[in-house]
Amino acid sequence: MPQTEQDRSVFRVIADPTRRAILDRLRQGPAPVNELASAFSQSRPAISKHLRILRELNVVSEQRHGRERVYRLEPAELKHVADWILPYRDFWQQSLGNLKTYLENE
Amino acid sequence: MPQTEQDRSVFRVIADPTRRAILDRLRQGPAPVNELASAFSQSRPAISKHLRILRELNVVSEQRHGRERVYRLEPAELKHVADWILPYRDFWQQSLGNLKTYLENE
DNA sequence: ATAATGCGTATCCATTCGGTTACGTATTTA
DNA sequence: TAAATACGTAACCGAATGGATACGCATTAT
Repeated sequence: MPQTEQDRSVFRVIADPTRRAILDRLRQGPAPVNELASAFSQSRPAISKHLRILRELNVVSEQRHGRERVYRLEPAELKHVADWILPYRDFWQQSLGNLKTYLENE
Repeated sequence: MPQTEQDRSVFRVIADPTRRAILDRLRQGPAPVNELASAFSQSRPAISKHLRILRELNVVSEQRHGRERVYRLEPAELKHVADWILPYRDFWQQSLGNLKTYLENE
């Protein structure tokens, strides 16, 4: 029981490529654990640990269906990443010579 | 030179809050190391290590001015983050829409 | 010439991370 | 009822992370 829960932000969550791949997969629709795990060479408990981290940061949700647990994308928290990256967008757009076409709003 | 050469992606780089704060500061313009370090309670060598990581991933560049080293934002690599997060944008907009619909039907 | 400044590097350390295997528990199937 | 399935958790491990202190090396100031 690791109750030394640190300030694990959503930035920390998406730092791991396996977790990003899980999220990418869930973008196509909910999936049970075995289906998610079958896409990786890691063990299933390793995927369970990743799913726990994703769950604890509310990036995914879990719904029990019999003995399966179906995971679903909950991307609201990812908005913090988009909000953070947004101001930098102007920098590389400026280098391309674009006008500041602001389509994004809060 | 002990190179801890892993697949350190830009996602890994922005996982640390200190590094994100450094980048946020550099968005206002280039700055020497001491000015960057003065904003944090950490030691200056700690900031130097963060700057090295940012440098090695080409998120910042260094220019020597006498005995100062001026760091500048090079945000091109950050575009990978924006590209990754972009498809999720539709999802949280849809989620908010679903919530609104749900509330209206109650 | 000597001291002070600016900054990187080396080394060390505690903690966290991401993986494994072993095992427990609930649910479905035979 | 017994076995198989789906999944989480516990315990453990090596490696990476992020911090500190000590030190070295240019460059500037005195």
